[in-house]
Amino acid sequence: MGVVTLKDVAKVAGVSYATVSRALSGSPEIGESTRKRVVRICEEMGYTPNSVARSMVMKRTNIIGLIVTSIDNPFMSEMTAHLEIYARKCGYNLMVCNSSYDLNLEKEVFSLLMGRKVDGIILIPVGNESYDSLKNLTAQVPTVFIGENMLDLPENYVSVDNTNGMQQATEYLYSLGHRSILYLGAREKSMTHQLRVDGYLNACKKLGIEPNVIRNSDPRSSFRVGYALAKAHFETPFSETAILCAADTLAIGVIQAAYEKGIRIPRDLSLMGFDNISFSALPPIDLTTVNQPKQELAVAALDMLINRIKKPEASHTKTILSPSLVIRNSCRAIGD
Amino acid sequence: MGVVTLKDVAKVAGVSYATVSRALSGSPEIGESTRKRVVRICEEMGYTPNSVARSMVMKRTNIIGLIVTSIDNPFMSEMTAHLEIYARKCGYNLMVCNSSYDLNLEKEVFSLLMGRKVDGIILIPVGNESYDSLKNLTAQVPTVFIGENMLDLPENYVSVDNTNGMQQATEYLYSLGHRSILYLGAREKSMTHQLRVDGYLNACKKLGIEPNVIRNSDPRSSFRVGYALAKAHFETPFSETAILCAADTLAIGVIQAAYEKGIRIPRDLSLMGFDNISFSALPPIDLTTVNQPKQELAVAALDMLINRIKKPEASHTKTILSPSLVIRNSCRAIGD
DNA sequence: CTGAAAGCGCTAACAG
DNA sequence: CTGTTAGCGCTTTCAG
Repeated sequence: MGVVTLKDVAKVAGVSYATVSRALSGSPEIGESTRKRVVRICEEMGYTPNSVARSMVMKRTNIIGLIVTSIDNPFMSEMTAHLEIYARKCGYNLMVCNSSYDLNLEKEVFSLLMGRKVDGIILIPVGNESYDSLKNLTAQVPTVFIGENMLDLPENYVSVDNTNGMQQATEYLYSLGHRSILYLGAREKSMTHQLRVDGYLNACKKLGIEPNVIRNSDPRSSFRVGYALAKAHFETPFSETAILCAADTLAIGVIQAAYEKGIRIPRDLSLMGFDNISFSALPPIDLTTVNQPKQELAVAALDMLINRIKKPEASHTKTILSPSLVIRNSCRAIGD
Repeated sequence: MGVVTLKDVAKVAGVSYATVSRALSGSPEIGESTRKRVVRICEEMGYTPNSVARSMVMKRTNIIGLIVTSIDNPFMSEMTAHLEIYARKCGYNLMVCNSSYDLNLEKEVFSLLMGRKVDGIILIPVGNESYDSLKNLTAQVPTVFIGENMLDLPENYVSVDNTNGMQQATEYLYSLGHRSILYLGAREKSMTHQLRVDGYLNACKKLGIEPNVIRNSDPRSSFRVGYALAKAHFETPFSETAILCAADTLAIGVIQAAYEKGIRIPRDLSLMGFDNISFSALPPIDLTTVNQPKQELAVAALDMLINRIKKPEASHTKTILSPSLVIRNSCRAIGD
């Protein structure tokens, strides 16, 4: 183990260990010659500063806690990749926990991260109940929510404009001639999902078409759920010419159900998703969707968090980025 | 911030702070009545122990560093999910870093994690050069390699039997009547990939068929790479009836290239992968592949690491799990 | 410019 | 059974 400590270095260098500390921290109050000599000796001895000890006295760990519902969900893992890389660039490391779509577990890992004295927490929450569940805790450590809107709540968050995104999606389908569009996967306990449905409903109203929503009582938007919902729907005859899904993962599940039923996409049925996960671009999937700018979300969340770490008393801020249509080949134009 | 410390609690409880510490750590040398009273007061005051301070004195952080090439690769993110959940169950948290397929970065984050005094490191290495690059560091902190075989090297690792897996795959294709099988994606600087190709070559020899290997000079096995290699291959007429890919992600890239070329899978061409990532099960992909038991790998790696943390002087151990064929619908039987 | 010394919050001897 | 005390390795006053 790297048992070389400041003291050891100091002894060898023949200076006090405060001097070594100063040499390494780039303090101005030290002679250039001593600094160089000390730094050289540190290297020779293979000294690496002990972050734990430093954290102890600085009352700052430079660790950011990241809580995601499930790291193996493509949207989450793409976000995590961006977050980790940018965080490191900013001098932070990421401690990652899965909440596994469980409010209690979410709270538990939140506390755990607090006990670890992380400087801040980025949270992709389980759902809108997370706010109530966590509000005593979020008051105690800088926290930024990603994705789940906390619209009128005193929390920091970044997200895309979900309503606008779904509105764009609906209008796009309409522009292709679709008049009967099914919305699939509205999650009950998620403000994000509420806002997405709203976008769909708004557009329907504006365009004068009849809305039709299949809700999702599961806390997650997985392939499996999309598959199950679509399968049930396909059991009986249906008249929709397009399905708009609340998430790409759901849409991919729909593809599966459609495939089994012999329904061809886009020939027999048009399909859209939301998120633009990387798999949606693959030709066998080739899903038209609404893009969430993941890297921008990650950067915005981290900037917001770091800002708040530096000024804990600042008031809450919200950043809403614009989603954009990504047109691929899962939708076709139909005659009137 | 949770500024309540042991001292504060001790003051309120009217005991020394060592007593509070004992009450919480479940020490036997304390009266049941005092313990109860102290614990109650801790709760009332909202005291949470400071892990950093504890780490400082215990010389143990209960943090495990995880270095992956890229967390948004499906294989990695599935592994990470399993690792995080099991680690937490064992009392550890995960600090995750991407090496971004870069040996220097890999070394850099490794040092960084050491400075953080993580108790151990789990590493999905960039390639076989990682061993040399890191050997001075791995000697200083318990480390377990996942995936990349360190066959004759003094390191701890867990992996599947890659050679056997590819042998099974090749034999399966042979059993379907394939006699001209292309192996796609052998990565130069990876022992794992070397072992996989070996499995293919062994099988070819044994079965008396001519091997044919397309190598991959890129450090990663991504969709993009699979697509590019296949596209180049499809440019000119080819006689293979099956392609065996070094990874599922490569195979999915091949699907894309085949699709663009009008080559139907499995009708015109059979295709196999390796890893069994979750996407491979989706009907539009529906890839026959070789399963890596990810959860078992994660558990084995963590058990091995924890074991080594407890007995740092123990000799190196290696665990090799068995891969298994997962038959889906990307391969068809052909006549002789 | 450099050294001495205090102390971050906690655990673990060592006394009582 | 409980209190006292000495650090863990580092940063940071405060003196010199």
